[in-house]
Amino acid sequence: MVSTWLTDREQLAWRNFIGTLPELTAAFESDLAPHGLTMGDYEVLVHLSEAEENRLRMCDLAGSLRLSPSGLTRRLDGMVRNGWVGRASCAGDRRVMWATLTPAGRKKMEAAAPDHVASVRRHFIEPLGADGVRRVSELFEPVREHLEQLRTT
Amino acid sequence: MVSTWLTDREQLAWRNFIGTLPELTAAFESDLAPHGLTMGDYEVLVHLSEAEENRLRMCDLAGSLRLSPSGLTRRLDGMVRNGWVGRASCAGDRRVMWATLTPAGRKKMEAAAPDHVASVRRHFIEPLGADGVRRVSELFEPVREHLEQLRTT
DNA sequence: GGGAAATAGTTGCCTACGCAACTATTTCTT
DNA sequence: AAGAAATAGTTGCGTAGGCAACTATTTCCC
Repeated sequence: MVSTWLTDREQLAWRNFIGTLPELTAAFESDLAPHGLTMGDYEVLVHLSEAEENRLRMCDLAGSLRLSPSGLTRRLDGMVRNGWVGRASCAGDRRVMWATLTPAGRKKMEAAAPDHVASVRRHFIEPLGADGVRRVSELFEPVREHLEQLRTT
Repeated sequence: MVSTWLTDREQLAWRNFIGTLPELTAAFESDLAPHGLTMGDYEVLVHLSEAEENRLRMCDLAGSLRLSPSGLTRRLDGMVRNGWVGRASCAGDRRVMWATLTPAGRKKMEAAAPDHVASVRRHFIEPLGADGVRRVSELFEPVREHLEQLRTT
């Protein structure tokens, strides 16, 4: 009957894992809030800032953020209103829209980044310890691989 | 400048970790969907089924599910409509409402549980391996402790 | 080269959930 | 015992994001 329920140890691992992320993200949200940014906004800024020419096609950005096309459209709406990103149509392919990082957006991100990194350190890296950090990568590799495989099947 | 950014190793751990949960929960949602349940519904059923007399005060249930009071009210609305849970006022304290597990709710849960457990096994426990399971518990203990401390401060 | 299929993006509609405001009740203070 | 403060729950309103439908464009295939 091994498949009918989980052992205590398995259950503990499972609950520890699913319980951690929501609280962790809540902590990050609240550390970013003073900058007027949500995690979602911040991720957009980071992706754009790392991209070639500071711009990405909507569909590529949506893919990296694991957001639906409509979800991204709407997330950008707000950021465009705030002047952090711009939209530009693409000469080569008139279906696509570039999401571009504006100077104001870059500034926003640069102002928030150190705080955010400190937040990741404080809430995640430090409690884990150096050993833990190494292990997390190892541990979730196979889980992600498995999920990746599912998604592309 | 150690505080300004993360090392590659740290970044990898971080990205692996935050990237895993959303996909994992998506997998669970889709495994529960054939039963007509969401993860949220399922969690309610599990908590009620484990509770004394199969019932819980709204506020206690909201606390365990880390849901706001209004969020819980609304989640239950749907489940009451489906006949899986009931509401009953409490004789001893007339402010409180009991959320109760109905026989239909218990049946639903019992039907879904084996599939859900199999899902957790397939997507999480097995890719991790026995060693990994042990380590996950150890690893996230300090992180959770730290967050717990934050929340109660 | 022209129609079929694929791709990019937006919009309408829906669900989920948080916050603030409100009511009802209980507990605490003196 | 009376008023103040705390607690439990619901409702109105706002935001986030998914799916389906739609338009516009490009690519594929014959």
